[in-house]
Amino acid sequence: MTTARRIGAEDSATRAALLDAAQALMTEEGYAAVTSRKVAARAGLKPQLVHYYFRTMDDLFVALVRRGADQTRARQEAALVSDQPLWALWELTTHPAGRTVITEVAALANHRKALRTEIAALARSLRDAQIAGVTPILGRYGATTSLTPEAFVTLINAIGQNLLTEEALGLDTGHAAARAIVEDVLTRYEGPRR
Amino acid sequence: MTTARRIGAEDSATRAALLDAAQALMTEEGYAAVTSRKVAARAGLKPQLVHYYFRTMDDLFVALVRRGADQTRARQEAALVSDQPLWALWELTTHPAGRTVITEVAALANHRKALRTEIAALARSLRDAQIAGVTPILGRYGATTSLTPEAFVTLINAIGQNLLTEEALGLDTGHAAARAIVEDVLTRYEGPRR
DNA sequence: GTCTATACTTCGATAGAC
DNA sequence: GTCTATCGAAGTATAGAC
Repeated sequence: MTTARRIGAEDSATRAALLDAAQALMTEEGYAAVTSRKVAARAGLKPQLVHYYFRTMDDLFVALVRRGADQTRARQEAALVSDQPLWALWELTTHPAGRTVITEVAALANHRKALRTEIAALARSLRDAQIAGVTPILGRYGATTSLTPEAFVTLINAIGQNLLTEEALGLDTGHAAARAIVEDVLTRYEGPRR
Repeated sequence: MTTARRIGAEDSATRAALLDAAQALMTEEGYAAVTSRKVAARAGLKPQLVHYYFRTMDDLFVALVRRGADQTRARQEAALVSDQPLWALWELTTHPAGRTVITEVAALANHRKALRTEIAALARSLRDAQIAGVTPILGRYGATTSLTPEAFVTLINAIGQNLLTEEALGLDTGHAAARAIVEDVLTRYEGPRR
């Protein structure tokens, strides 16, 4: 066992700097570029410090994802109490702080067991929070359609997320038309975006 | 320059075996696992053969993506001439042969310039073919809705693709409700799935 | 908390024999 | 077309001094 190994404090500024560096690398070059050497170099530190704060690279990835989920949760809550919450949610999905990061993390989760569980739990918790937040809002407009809160939140996220992924690739065929459909629905609920 | 380097024939069975191995690795362990050594080992060959058939690893990835696009194109054409083409397209999106591969390729394209261009062109061509195929079909039902062929194809793909990605993660909250919405639209056009 | 030093593994890629 | 041999670079991770 490796219980004897020391590990750095969670509130360390150095640790935060390493996470910042890892996030930047992931955005710019993908998860495969997030190596102990490159993360350290980017933060202006020695590679061994990465292993001091994160015993393994998987630990670093988990910390990265957790921090990202915390930020997303905060933005989500702000959107839900805003003037036009449905519009705000749509804009949040189509303007996430870490667009590339989400794609990379999804790919990573496909084959790193330790991450899969963690990421799935966080994603589920964010989704649940969205549904809970949207339910009373849609309720205000009456249950005139078959668009339940679950369906609304799931579809908004799926569409927004995928449009972004495609646009990152340089593919935007049909996007304007697809956005128009979504925004038409939003307008029907909350009126035009103010 | 490296013009002197020999390169294997495109119709070689060994080359195909290497691509098969690369595809399997990508599905099971992600793009980072697609290394010359692992690909060769999986195919029961020596690592140097990878470099004989593909000068660089990027060349291998390009070949892999091209082959995948060819397969997708064939399935797409079959769907479009089937009994219920809209339903068939939806099922194709939600049952792609290479689900994980698409996620991995999207992540890869985020940061490998040589691949980005190639992948974007292929994706655009597949999307264009879908729109061209769907246009006369939707036309048959009259232009009663604002759901243009561009919007239809883009939304179907975005939703199907994203539901799959989430399900791979183990996240299916709201999926049944979202699917119901889509399949309701399909039923309105083509009746219930036969 | 950060450093030096270091062990061991795996990577992409090439040269040249058969 | 496939092999042996081999390069240098980069990967994770640990021990132990300061």
